[in-house]
Amino acid sequence: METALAKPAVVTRAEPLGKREQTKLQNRELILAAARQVFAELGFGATTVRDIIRATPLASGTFYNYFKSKEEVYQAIQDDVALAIRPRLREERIKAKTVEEFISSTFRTFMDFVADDQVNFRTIRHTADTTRVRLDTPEVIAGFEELREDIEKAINEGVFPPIDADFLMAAIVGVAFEVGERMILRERRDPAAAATFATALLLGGIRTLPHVAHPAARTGTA
Amino acid sequence: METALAKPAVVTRAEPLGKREQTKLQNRELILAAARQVFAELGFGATTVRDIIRATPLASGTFYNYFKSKEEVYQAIQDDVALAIRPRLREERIKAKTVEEFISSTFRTFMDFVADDQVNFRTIRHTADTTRVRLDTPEVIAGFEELREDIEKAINEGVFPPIDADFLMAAIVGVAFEVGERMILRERRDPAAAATFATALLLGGIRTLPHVAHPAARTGTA
DNA sequence: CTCAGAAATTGACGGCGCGTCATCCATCGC
DNA sequence: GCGATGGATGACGCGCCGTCAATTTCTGAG
Repeated sequence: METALAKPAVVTRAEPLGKREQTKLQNRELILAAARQVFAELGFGATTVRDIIRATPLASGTFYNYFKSKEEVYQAIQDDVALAIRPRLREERIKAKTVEEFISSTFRTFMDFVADDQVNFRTIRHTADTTRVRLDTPEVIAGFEELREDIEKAINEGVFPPIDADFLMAAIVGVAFEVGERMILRERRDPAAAATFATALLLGGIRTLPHVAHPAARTGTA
Repeated sequence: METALAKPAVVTRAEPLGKREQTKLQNRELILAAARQVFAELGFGATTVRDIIRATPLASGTFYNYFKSKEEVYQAIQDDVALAIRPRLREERIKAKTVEEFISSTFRTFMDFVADDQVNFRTIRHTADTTRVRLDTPEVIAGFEELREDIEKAINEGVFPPIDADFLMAAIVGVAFEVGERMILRERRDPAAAATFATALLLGGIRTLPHVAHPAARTGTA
């Protein structure tokens, strides 16, 4: 708790932030840090807003100045993660000149990320004792859409054969998350091996996939 | 709801069930039916035990004679589904003589199931407005393990090349769920098309997948 | 420096969902 | 019939929920 924010250096210097703004920032971080802690310990389902508040020096009313519910806190945490990885993924995909580069860079980046982010990845999937949970927030879903757009673009540029971009996106997402999860469950975490597996699996398939009539596939738009 | 169990013949006649046992059965079904209804309407997260009780003619205490929590109710519902589909899947896979048969029958059965089960499949994934949820109960997870065992068996019998069974299982599961979800989101639900896509995607890949050193892959056992 | 107004924090409060348990009733075995 | 027993009932105490009037803290004008 008291270890909350180390940040003397955070603001480095030359920050014309009023005391008020500063406290607001700090309180928000206080809450997020407490929430990460509590979610990790109890799982999302079992956590109550009061649990988070208690892990904080703040009063209950203050919490509600920052977030409406535990869902909103969770979303803020996940969105941070999603916003951190999305640009990396996108960058890799954009410079991909071949299907192979596109797919393998996506999986490599994702698996590396999962491997050293486990905190977040495990924390929240590992909920109740026996039941597995996966929650996708809007920002994460936006990442999926971004992938689909990139696939469509790649198809239009002739990098990909004209296949069903929507389904392919879904398949990549499914493989990434499921294989990623198995990967971190093993004693020897090996993101490179997981990425290699996923890449090889999908690459071979994409080549033999039935081509769709019209490239710019209207698929999921509706 | 009332369609719960296909076998209407169950109670028909010649049932030496005491009044007591009969009411117990009926109450359990009452609760499960109410829960399906309420989960569909509010989503899992927003549903309270009281909501389920209110959708029932029973008193609150009675609920707790049957289930400990909404999680347990949910699990019972999901397990019914899992137990309905697992034997079908397993049967198909066991008679598969080739990789192609193995994979395609798995996806076909799964997609058909998803397409006309939507009730259950959508109901629970579609939770809060913006946030997507996926909950896997123990019975569902056991289905995953079963798939892995079947893959290992197929490898030992030479039907499959010696690849990483654990990862392949994860990949199949991921593709099945994600593509399945996209499929039911489309206006024209087409389970056959979804199954064909998934099959083609994985089949091509499996052929080119790097072979693992030792067939009986120790992979996930630990 | 002072002070009035704005902004943000506080914690007590009414409302409600939780799981329990003493009580009651319907069924069962005789 | 008649006690005994398994199960249904719903009121209860507890804790979490989100709110809001009172209070403290900060800001900027004079």
